[in-house]
Amino acid sequence: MKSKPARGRPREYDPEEALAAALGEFRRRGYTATSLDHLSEATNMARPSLYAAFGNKFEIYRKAVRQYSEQSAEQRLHALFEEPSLQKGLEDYFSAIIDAYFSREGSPLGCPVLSVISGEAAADPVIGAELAAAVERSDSLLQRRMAIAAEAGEISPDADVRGLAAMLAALQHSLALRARAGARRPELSAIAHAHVALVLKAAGYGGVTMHG
Amino acid sequence: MKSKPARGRPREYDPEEALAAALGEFRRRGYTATSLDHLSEATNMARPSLYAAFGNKFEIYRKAVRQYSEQSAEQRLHALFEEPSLQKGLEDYFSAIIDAYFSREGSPLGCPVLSVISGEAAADPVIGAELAAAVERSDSLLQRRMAIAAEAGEISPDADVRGLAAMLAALQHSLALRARAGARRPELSAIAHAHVALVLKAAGYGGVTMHG
DNA sequence: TTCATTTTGTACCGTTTCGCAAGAAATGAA
DNA sequence: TTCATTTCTTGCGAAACGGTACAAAATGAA
Repeated sequence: MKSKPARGRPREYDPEEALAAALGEFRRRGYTATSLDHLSEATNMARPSLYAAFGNKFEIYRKAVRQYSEQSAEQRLHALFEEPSLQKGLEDYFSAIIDAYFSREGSPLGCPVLSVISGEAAADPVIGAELAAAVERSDSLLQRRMAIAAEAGEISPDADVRGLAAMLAALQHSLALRARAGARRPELSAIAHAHVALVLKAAGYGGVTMHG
Repeated sequence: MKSKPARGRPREYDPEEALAAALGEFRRRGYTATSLDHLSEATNMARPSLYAAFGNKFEIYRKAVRQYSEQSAEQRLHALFEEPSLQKGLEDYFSAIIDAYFSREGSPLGCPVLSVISGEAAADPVIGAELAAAVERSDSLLQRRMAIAAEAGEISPDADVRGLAAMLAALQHSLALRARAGARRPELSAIAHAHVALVLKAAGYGGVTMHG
């Protein structure tokens, strides 16, 4: 159902590439400040083609984010739920996040959701719901991981699972913001490393094992 | 130098009120999505009056933020540096922040800096610098407070001061984002409370004193 | 009254915004 | 060749954008 030659004039763009290029514009400029002309230029598609292919501006944004999420979800989920060590799992999780925030050419683009639609979220209920859903997803993932760790005895059994998960989510939010504010990659890595270490310490991870 | 009647036609607006109203618009809509017409309506000032009084759009934003910062800085600094207990100081600090994020009418407006210009920060260097400066200010304050605590023996003397401060900053960033995503006030208060408690635990605050 | 000064209101500038209509171009099928 | 189909290109249109020119209105000073 993919390499069907179809009937009419063949399209000259690759939908996947186009959505990636569109997302790049949104990440650089923010949602409102990105115009259809910007998207048109970045994707090498005329505006009518954009509409025909993806819909209006918000639909373009949503489809671009969905593609990005699906592409980057795999490694994050792997780090969280298939890496046996909680510490390594969290380190890899945030490492993947930092990679994504710096994707391509080193210019820090930040999170395509948290950093891009945060400004519009309070005024536009649809955008607000999108932001809330993204926050909720991360919370849920991290809570599940910490609950598993508590049950498996990796952390103190009476640890505050929700509180710990919220702290890890806070790290994610902070990384997104700092990337947006121009922080360099090593700085973010150091922050993530220290943050995870302190959260694990507060969680009673691995007894007293801490090298610092 | 204030109640000078001046010479020409008396102005019909109060600059302080006008800036507060303008900031409200920016917080609701985000920076780019707020037009001069929105500001004009919210302030009851004609656009030319806005220009004459405050300058262009970005200048209006900056002056509004500056006024907000100056008004809310006092209580935060008091909580951080004049409250003897580190725990109570931090609780009050974040309590004040949550108050500010929900200021007026209960609609969660979020942080006028972090949540409003985050989208545009990567594209506009001036806005980017504004965001970076705001992040830097919080980092600096929290680092100073934790350094004092370490020196005074309130927390473990070999505690990772920078790491702990970064975790507290992350809480601030997370609160801003969650407010923007529609979280309710009690939820934010609970998150802040748990986060501070866990940070203090990781810092070795007060030996082993923890009620949970 | 008259004048200088300051603010206000109206009206406009050129540009950019999102969105779409309509026809040209390129293909497979008949 | 001819036709149906799909995509691309050109160009438009109504509205909104940031910003400003200019004159009317309101004051203190002379």
